[in-house]
Amino acid sequence: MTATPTLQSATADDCCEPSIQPALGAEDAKRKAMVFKALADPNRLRLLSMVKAEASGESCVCDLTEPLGLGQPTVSHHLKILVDAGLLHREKRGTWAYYSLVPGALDDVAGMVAKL
Amino acid sequence: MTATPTLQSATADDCCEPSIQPALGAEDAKRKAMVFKALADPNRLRLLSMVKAEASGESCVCDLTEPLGLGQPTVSHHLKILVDAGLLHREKRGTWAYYSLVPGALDDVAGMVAKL
DNA sequence: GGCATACATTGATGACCGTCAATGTAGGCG
DNA sequence: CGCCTACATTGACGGTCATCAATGTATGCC
Repeated sequence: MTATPTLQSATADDCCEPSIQPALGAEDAKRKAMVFKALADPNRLRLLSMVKAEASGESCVCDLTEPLGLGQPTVSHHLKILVDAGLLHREKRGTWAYYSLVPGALDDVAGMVAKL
Repeated sequence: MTATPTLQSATADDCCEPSIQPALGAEDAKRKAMVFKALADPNRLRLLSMVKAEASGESCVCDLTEPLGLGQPTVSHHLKILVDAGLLHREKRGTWAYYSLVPGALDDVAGMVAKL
């Protein structure tokens, strides 16, 4: 509920700078820092990695809790942060909640880093 | 002085996985999270951007202080974090300290994100 | 309906972070 | 030598974060 970083929409006001960027506005910086903040925790990185490594492409919370050695509320909290950052997708089926990688989200972040 | 994330050496024990990664160890996650934590601040992102945008490839602290609207000690503090993360290089010439991008560091981080 | 399961939310607590004022250090210059 | 400049370091303060215990919500099953 905090405006959702939108991630893949880039800036939308400047669209095709060739290679040279003038600098980085305060607002752009704030929005991009939000994504990096979501990645700035070891357990969240492991969560992303575990979801990505799953053959089915999705994982439920119960499968993610014990490998991390964290409580269930803490895992739910981290997953929510990753969803809010636009990196994970949440789908509830029955009693379970399945989390999956948002397609292309990691590549978008990678491009964000390289072009800064 | 905190072990220096080393960044560009990848993992050094696995070198050329094609595409599938098993998961992410607790230690790997901690080390990578350290780099993202350095990027998880708007002012540090702007600092990186400003250093990168400089035609000479380097900037001194005095040039970076006022565009950010931050005090000089704060800017020095942020620059130190970026240096410790392996993203910036510091070279002292005379009274001035010149900061420049570590070559390939951002690309390494980008690869880190894409391959997670 | 009643109970068990899977997950989210709340509240509290201890740790960490960003910022600044004050001070320290070191090089340049008269 | 003495002073100024550029930068780093220290200490303190307010805010944010990660974690857990307890509780709430909703679905499935008997």
